[in-house]
Amino acid sequence: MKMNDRKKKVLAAIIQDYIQTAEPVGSRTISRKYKLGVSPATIRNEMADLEELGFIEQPHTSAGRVPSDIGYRYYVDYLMEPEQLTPDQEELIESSYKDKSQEIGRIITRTGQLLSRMTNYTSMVMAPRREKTASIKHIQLVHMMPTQAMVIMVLDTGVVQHQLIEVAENITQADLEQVSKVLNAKLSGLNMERIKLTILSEIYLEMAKYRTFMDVALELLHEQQEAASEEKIYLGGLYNMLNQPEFHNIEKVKTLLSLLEQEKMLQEILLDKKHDGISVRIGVENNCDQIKDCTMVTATYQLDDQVLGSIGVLGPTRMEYAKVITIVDHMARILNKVMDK
Amino acid sequence: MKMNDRKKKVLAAIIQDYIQTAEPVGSRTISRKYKLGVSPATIRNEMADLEELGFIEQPHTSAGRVPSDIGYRYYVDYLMEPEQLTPDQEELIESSYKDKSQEIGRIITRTGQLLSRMTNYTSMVMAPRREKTASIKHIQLVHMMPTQAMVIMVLDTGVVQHQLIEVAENITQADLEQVSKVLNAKLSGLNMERIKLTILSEIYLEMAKYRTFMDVALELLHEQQEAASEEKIYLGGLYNMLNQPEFHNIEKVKTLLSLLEQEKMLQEILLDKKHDGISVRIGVENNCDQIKDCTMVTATYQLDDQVLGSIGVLGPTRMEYAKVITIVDHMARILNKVMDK
DNA sequence: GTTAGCACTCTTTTATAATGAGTGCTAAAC
DNA sequence: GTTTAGCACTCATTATAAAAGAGTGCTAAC
Repeated sequence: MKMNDRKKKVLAAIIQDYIQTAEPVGSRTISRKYKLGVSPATIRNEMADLEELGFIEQPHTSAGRVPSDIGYRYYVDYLMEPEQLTPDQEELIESSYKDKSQEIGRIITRTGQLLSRMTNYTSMVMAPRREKTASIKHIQLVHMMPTQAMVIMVLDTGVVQHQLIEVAENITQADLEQVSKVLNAKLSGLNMERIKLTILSEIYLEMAKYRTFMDVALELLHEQQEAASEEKIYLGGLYNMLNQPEFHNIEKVKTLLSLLEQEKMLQEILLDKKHDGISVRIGVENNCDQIKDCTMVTATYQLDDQVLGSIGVLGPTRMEYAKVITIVDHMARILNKVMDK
Repeated sequence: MKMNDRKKKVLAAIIQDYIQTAEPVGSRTISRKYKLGVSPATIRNEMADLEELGFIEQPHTSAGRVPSDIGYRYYVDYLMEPEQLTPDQEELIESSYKDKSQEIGRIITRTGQLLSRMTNYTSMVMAPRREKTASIKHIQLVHMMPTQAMVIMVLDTGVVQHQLIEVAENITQADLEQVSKVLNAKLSGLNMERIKLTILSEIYLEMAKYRTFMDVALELLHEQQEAASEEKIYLGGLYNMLNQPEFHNIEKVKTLLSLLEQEKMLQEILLDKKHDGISVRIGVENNCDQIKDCTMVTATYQLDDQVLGSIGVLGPTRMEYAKVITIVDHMARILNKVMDK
């Protein structure tokens, strides 16, 4: 059996109607609301075919049809008409980034808020991950208390990391300045890999006096590096999800929440994609049981061809695909632009 | 009417039973499970009195009794027996802080996780707020790209703030080092208030050359200061709440979530307290409609008598008070200790 | 190929009765 | 005077049955 033009129209109608109403849609509704110029009986025949093709299914004998994951997939790939952002939306976005703090955390938060507000689904935004290729721009040691100092490390990506460390009691700020100077001279411009392998011994030689201290500092820098690879993920608009009829069932909400509270899982999901650019994973296409009746629309943002992180929207499979895809795509572009600065 | 000994015992029994079962508790249950040595009829009489006193109420004529907010209050104030931490719990806490990163963000996260895990309710932990009295320990400017530099500010509280700023194209790292040096000399040890008022002009004189640049930098520092007063709040264990029977109703979950997604509100609630130390706000005692059938147990943590922030647990009014209060109290003490270092 | 007509299926709604937990009151027992 | 057994009463919950409604699939006619 092949998809003819009318089948496509019927499938599109079913999906659009179901997206709107969340109710199984019957032949009569199609024939009345979507002027295909044929009677319910004809629609019924087409529906039977579409069901055989796996695009729609029946919850029970006497109910209308509901799109299957495969049906949505077909819709997204072939039927859906891309949507333009409305002027209102354009403006909302514009005003959200104009004249505001450029601090990375805030940009992430704001992006997440916008995503969930505009789509009415849950948004996930991953903060830029520092790759191992990130290199050190500046290192600074600051004396805090008799036995404590702070190591501050600025990376070329604009990320700033810091860590308190214990130091010997007799160390002064002047000492630390000295160490800072040496570290900067030796390390700045290098990435973590290189530091680990080649530079350490060199520093040791030159810095015999501070050797123990250096040990601690470097180890911590490394640990920090490790730790920071657990990217923070901003989650927003959970509330929106509860307004979706599919989540009126507490069990659903529970399985969803149990997932969203595990940041590690989220990361995997958010990064589980083959290509750059936009990705739509419908229902079981997510390799994750807990969201097997959700759709995730994700996109990556990058700097100089290096993927920094990704943003996404999570909603029921019954999602306003055209709208959401447009929005996610647009927001990812914006992040690209912002990162470029 | 006065509370005699038996009334107290009956009230305690009702509350304990209700906390366990979440079902209205009847006279027979009390008489059987809690060996008060009297018949159901007698209990009924006492219950009628307790109801008149406002400590318990009846959902409907033929149901058992349910504690009122006032009843819980009486229980917490007079009846409840404080609980000890179990060795298991002690150990769990111990191992969570031992040998782990001392970075402030992680401590906050970990504390939140512990709180929700141990109590099975939702936890809220506020990161230390920098008060206006926080003073500058160190300022560092780092050149990033042709027209950008990063301002890094270390406060004596251990907080590190940073911000990218635009600079003139001809400025070099050497210039920035110079500026850093001056800024450090002038500003370190001072708090924001003092800087604002008296020091600026002084700097201007000395730094004529970099004046425009300084303008930007200082303004941003100040903006940063403002912005940072929106404390981050760690929220955890939302999932736990859905296991509580009172949240099997989606509407309840919605009102709760709508609150929890507004960080500003959370801050107010978390800080709305008269005294230091532990605070228990039961039901309507929270000045917040959205959690009028929840109880919040909060405590502050401080450094040198200055309140840095607060931690809390949010659950249904039917909360395991003895346990939760012990845990919150203990965790606050731990944070105090950690901050002291 | 299309469609009107109709019997059939299965969920949802509505109505009605049965069950049961728990109370308040009264009068007797302690 | 306090306690308790006994009992009628209330009201939510559960069970049962019937009715309504939505939608289909099939057949036969157009």
